[in-house]
Amino acid sequence: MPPRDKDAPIHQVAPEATETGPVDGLILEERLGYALRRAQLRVFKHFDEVMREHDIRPAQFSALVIIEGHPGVTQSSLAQTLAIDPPRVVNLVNTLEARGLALRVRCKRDRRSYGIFLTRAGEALVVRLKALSEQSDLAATQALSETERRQLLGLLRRIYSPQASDEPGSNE
Amino acid sequence: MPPRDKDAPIHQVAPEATETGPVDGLILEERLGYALRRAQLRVFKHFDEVMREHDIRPAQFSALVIIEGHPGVTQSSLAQTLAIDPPRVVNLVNTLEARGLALRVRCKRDRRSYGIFLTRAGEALVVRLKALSEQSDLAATQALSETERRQLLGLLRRIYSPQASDEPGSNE
DNA sequence: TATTGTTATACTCTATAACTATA
DNA sequence: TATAGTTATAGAGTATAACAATA
Repeated sequence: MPPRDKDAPIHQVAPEATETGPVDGLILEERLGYALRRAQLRVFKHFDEVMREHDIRPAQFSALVIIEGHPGVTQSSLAQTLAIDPPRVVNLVNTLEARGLALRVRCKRDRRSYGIFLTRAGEALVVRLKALSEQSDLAATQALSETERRQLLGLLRRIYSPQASDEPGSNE
Repeated sequence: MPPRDKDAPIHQVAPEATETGPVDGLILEERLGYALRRAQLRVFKHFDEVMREHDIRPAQFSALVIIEGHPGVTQSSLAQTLAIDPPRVVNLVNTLEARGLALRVRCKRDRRSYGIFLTRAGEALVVRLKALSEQSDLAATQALSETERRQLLGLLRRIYSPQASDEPGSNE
């Protein structure tokens, strides 16, 4: 396409490279989405490092914890809880089942659905993973005090579930 | 590998589906990574809605704001600032250039690199986008007061740039 | 007819290696 | 040889439509 009139550069500044190293993003750092993404990348990096030896991804960890807390949970229930789509749950459970960590049991009442259970290996692993993930959280938030960490969790929770923000035990 | 002994299900609970609706993830909600991801999804959803009419993605917005604040910034500098890889910057700038929002100017001193500048159209758009993104942030954090919002930004900043957490002008 | 799970597909995001042109 | 940018490619993650079995 031919260049248009509006494509002309702004010559208030000499048309020359001015910055060769990292620059500041002060205006950007006032944006919540930017700050959330950067913080999440940092926390997930720690998580990945800690989970590498077990080859566990964030979604797999979440699924294992949910299944542990709710033995016999159905796939559609998992999908709703993890806020992911049914096809992803299929793949997720396939992986866990192939690795001998979880298994599907046909539901007798409603033979369309399965109950998902942890195997003994899955039970043992999730205990270890929970400890590791706690470690990873602490490592990623070394700069924060325990009070600030809980403050942060509370604020985040009020963003992603605005209506359920007054949970018991969260006023310290 | 052949199925192992540990693959056997745990029969402390009847092997039957138990949960058909969404379940709670209380243990999960204590995890920072989980809370960050859920909050980010929520905030990005608002961002997408607000930016849809301009067809602007988060990374494009960030790039436009950085270029506006640093006319003539190089691509490698952009990559460092946005914490993304050089190949992504190429694609990013290609898109912005194709849409007539930014353009590359060959650097005379070092003819390997470009300075990136906004066009007049880009200048006009970024002003509008900054206002929209502020709107979107407010909509996504209706549950928070202005004080809490700034508190959250401060905590997030201390996670993703732990050493630069004592910036000027952040004590109000 | 509606729902659970599944398959297939595609599109975005992200990371890596290898190339070019300059230095 | 080192660096800035580019190309090609592949792997995740995510979303949608369409299908099978069951209700």
